[in-house]
Amino acid sequence: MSWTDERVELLKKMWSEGQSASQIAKELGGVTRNAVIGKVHRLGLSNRTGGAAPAATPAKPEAKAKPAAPKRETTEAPAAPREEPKPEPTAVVPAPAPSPARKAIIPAGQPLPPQPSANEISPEALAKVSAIEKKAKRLTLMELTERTCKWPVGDPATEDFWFCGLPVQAGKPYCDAHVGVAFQPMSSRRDRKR
DNA sequence: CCCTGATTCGC
DNA sequence: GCGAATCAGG
Repeated sequence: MSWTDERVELLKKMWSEGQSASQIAKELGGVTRNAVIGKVHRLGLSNRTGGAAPAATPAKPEAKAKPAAPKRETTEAPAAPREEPKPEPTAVVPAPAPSPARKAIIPAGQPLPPQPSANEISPEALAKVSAIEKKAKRLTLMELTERTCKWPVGDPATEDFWFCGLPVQAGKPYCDAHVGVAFQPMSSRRDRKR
């Protein structure tokens, strides 16, 4: 595969959107994340400008295998024009004003994935869940990957919210225990006289 | 272990 | 210019 205008364009777009190199590579197809990163650098857009600047990689002047690099520290030439840090264009967290008097009126921005409160799920399964919740990795939304359990725990409007994060069961979005409560067999889902 | 981006260097 | 290999880190 080669870097056609279209592919480069998509690359730029996704990169500026904050997509990871591997995601971009996956989307493009026919390239590895290394290829994407290499291209990104060649394009000179290593720094994700245009949005928030997490500054994950500030600078690594470290030279490990540099053959000959005449460096002159005394030259303070580049006055890097820092972009005015825009405060998160897309805020995911509503930032609730903690009012001790009232609570729970926080508008939950995101629809909650299946939270089968106290359904008629196998008691064992439930026990299993509450058991593993103690061992959960308590990941944040950003830390979720394709193989981390995406089971949400707690109230998104409070500090007490996190994702299970345990290794998922092959293919499933949840870990073993959460798969147990997430996917109920038709049979046991009989309509209880509601 | 999973993942991330950064860098080097032969092609 | 390209990207695999490697590095450095979370």
